[in-house]
Amino acid sequence: MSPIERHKKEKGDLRRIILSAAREIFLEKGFDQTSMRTIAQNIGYSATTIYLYFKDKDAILYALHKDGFDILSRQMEVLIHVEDPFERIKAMGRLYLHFANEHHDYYDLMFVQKAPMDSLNGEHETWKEGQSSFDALRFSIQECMDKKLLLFKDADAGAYLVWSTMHGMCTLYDRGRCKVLDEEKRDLIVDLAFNEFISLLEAFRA
Amino acid sequence: MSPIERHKKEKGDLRRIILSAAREIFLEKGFDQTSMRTIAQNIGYSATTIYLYFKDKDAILYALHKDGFDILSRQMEVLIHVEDPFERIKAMGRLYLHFANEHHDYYDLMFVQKAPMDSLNGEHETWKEGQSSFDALRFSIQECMDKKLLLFKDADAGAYLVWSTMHGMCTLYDRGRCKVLDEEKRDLIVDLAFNEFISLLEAFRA
DNA sequence: TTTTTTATATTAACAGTGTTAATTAACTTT
DNA sequence: AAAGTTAATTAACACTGTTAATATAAAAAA
Repeated sequence: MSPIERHKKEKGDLRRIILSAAREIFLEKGFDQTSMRTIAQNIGYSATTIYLYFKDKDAILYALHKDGFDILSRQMEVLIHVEDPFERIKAMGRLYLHFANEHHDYYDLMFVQKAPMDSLNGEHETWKEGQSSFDALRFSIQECMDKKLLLFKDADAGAYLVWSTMHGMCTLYDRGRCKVLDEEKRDLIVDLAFNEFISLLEAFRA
Repeated sequence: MSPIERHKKEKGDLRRIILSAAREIFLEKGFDQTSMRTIAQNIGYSATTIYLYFKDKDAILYALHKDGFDILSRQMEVLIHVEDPFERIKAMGRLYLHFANEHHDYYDLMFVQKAPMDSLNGEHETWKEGQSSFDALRFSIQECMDKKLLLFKDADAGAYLVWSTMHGMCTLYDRGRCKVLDEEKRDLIVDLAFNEFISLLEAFRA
């Protein structure tokens, strides 16, 4: 299919075409190896055309990072049916770890890379994708606090703490810092540590 | 001072000269903005000369990441005088957070960036800098376990958990994910969350 | 229908990146 | 003095994100 045919056929929403191509390459070759030129070549356009639809590369990354949140949110949604807030938090944690392990390029964009965040640095811009995820966590933390299942003093701090722990486990592992552990222990350390964390939380009640 | 004079004067250990120049620029302009050419220009050599002393850029980053561990280790050393292992862990945690905040470019190299790790991927190469830091943490964790101050089942998992929590707090903050919090709370969230974590650990004893 | 305007896409170019190969300059050894 | 060795250099490759100027197509106005 020649570029011209392509244009005719899929005209109308080049922005989306760029995004889906970017996503495809991004997921296959990783974030660093995805250049503007490779994206452009893949959809039969020149590299500079992309700049008519996105301010810069960061803007694409920001748009893609939303995809990650879509996946994560959809997975998290089903957990509202878990009535016990503590069990819900446990499930959220496990799901978070699983997501990070499954979609670790998206995870990188969502929670590690600076680039997507820079794209919303219009001072008053808020990070609504991350916000709603965090709010969901904080809500469950607050519910645990109300029911004396967790003795946090501050719901924000508690939620941030739980999030940090999950995030830390994911990233230390992903960035190869597990080298400090015996080789046979490395692959299950996240599970082991998660279980220890749950034990820790379970001991933190009135 | 002309390049020639410079050569005469500091001859003998160009490797070290490269490193100290790299460190200087690195700490000033950050890791991403430090290119081979800027390092070279700074010491009056051509960029390719660096490749006579370092395999590639990652090798420089690996060498620099050691500096970070030197600083951190030296600071941690004094804590062996804290006799109560639980208090020692608390102090280690605080110090870790402080270090990450103070030297956050080094921290990036030590615990976030993939580059330095890739440089020791000669299969059987071990990460001795990180190892000894982790061992120190695990030792104190084990001591707490022995004294029933912490009910972890596995010292490695416990140490990894504590480390992860600290690391997670640092990196989420550093990478701008604090945007989910009220503006006035953002700057003290690490302290708040750390205190919650200590409370959590304190409740985890026999 | 022809001309003008507008939107879209392209080429050329800039200023950079890490890195390799070939080459020159300097110092040792024979 | 000639040959060999080491150290540093220049030139070049194949990239990167991005901007300005240019061409092409479609739509609107004449």
